[in-house]
Amino acid sequence: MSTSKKVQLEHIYQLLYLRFGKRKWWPADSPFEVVVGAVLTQNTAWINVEKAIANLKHADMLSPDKLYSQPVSNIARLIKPSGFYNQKAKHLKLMVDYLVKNYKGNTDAMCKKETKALRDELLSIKGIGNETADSILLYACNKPIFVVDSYTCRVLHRHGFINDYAQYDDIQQLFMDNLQHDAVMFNEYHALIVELAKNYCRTKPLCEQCPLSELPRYID
DNA sequence: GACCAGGCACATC
DNA sequence: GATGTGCATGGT
Repeated sequence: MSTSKKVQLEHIYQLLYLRFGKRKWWPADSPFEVVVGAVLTQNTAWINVEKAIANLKHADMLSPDKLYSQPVSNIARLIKPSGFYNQKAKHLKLMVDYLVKNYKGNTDAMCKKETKALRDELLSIKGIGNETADSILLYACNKPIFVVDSYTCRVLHRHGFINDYAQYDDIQQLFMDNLQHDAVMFNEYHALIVELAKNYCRTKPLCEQCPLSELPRYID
């Protein structure tokens, strides 16, 4: 059973890598920019996150110290294109407060913390949920943790790899239990699934041409 | 004009 | 513990 999952998950990765190649994620100039992007991208198209980040850069606000000293209202104004801006401005501020107070605003210092402990810390911040925390761990800190998102659920479910009741932790365990804990590979794998879903999981006709459709299926 | 986008917190049952 | 709802802009 576990061999089967391992083989299939490795097979999918090879297939997607051959089809789409390196995805060059996360598109950011610094770990802190990843942190900001991870909050802003919540239920939001990346194109709109880019606009919000561009606004922050243009205002010279894309640093922990600068954001720390700003009122929430100013941050909200700048990140408006990413949607949910009042909520996200508060959450971003809480994240920055945490970073400044615990690590002097230094993401490298934050990333030195042991993975599980850091994950728990991040999850205790209001506005940081599973996916956001794991995105920060993987894409800002290069820690080997698998990021699950709605695309991952959609793709796995549509192809019969998970059942209706699979939760975030179940899906994350599926990957973590059956693959090498390799940050570079986890980075690529998640990005490849997103690319696959964007290309093949939006409509039914597209879905039928999905590169995964020929794979054997199983349901837990 | 409806629907979705690289979620999360909170209320309610 | 599961499900529903608010948050909000911008592209298709």
